[in-house]
Amino acid sequence: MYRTFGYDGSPEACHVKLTRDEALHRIADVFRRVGYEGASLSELSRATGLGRASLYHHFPGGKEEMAREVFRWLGEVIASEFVAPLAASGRPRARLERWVEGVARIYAGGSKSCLLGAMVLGGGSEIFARELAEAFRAQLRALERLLVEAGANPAEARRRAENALGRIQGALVLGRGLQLPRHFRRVLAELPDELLARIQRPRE
Amino acid sequence: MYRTFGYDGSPEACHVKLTRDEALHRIADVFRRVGYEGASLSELSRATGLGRASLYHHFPGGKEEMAREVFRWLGEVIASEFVAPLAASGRPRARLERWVEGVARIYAGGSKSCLLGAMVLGGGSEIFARELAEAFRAQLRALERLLVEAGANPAEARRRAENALGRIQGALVLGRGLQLPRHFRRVLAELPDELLARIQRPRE
DNA sequence: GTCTATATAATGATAGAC
DNA sequence: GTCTATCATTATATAGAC
Repeated sequence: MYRTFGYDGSPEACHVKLTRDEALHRIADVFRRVGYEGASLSELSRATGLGRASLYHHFPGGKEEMAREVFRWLGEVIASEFVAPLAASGRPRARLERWVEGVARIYAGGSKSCLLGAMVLGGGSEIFARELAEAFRAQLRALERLLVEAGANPAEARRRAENALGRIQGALVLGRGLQLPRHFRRVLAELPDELLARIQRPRE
Repeated sequence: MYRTFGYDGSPEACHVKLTRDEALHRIADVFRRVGYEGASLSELSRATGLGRASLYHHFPGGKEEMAREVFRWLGEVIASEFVAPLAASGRPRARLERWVEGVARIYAGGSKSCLLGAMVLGGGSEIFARELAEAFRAQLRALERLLVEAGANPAEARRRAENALGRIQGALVLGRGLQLPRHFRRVLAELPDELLARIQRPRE
């Protein structure tokens, strides 16, 4: 996978290798910015540096296949960046704090909106209903397990896990709508306390 | 403003009057469903029953002008459906409950996503940054005032008001992503308690 | 105030040269 | 593996008849 720079005519710098993951990352970034419907092949071409025809070489199914590959890649990101810290060993609070750090890093402190949210509200929710639901559920399960481990009953754990994911999504929307990134940072900082309030085992 | 029905040839039923507000309501519905980028003139034409050329007659500025008019209309909806119940007379809790009922009605119990959220995440956040921020701020101000009246200090009122709007946005995204409308209903039902917890004046 | 017709551009997608 | 060239389709936008 190569990326062509039109502004550089020198033979050795004319092409730069681009791994599939890097390309997918750039494609995901476009979907995140403008939603599935709003993403045009021209924009995806510009973002990757690959011509439209080259994109079809790598993703014969066009935009829909690109989005599916993005969801596959996103599944790995969620597993390694969100689920793994929650499922790690250590005290629940410490794991939640590491999770929150990852969330802040992935969303660039609130300045990047969520790919899932953009797909939900940007026209992809009919086509990718299954993928979207599974991406949210993977995070829900990990949060639920941690909260049960911290002493919550299953129903309360589920309730709090849903609330936490909803708060993150809402903070990204509201923070971007108000153009106040600090809103997202505040919500995130308060999440561990909120999730563990009045359910921690006395012995911990 | 007339709407033409292609399936009815009888002269008297051929045209049905469509007020500007009804047309704007249908246009807003398209933006809400697919975002600003995702909304095409053809779809807006279908939704209103007006030909593309007729849409340009009423909105010479095209899609952008339609969106601006939608924001103007939305400002009135926010004022009458969200701000007015919060600013009415009566006990804070009763006003919050009427507000929550209005929110549930407007979003059809969670099955309709928020126009503001769709514009934020659907590609319109650069063009309509000012309109989006003001729409959120109008609701924030009304919530803040009620909470101060209920005994909260200004900083805490602001914090809780932001949280409430964020929770609504997040619940709409998450509920739609998970395809679980009950999530939105639960969050909404818990909002009044959450907003007033530990700040109500003893004498009330 | 709506319609048909049209102009122009951008879209998704494919074929074939290199 | 990328490119240019091309296709049909759809998009935004306008002109003018009724």
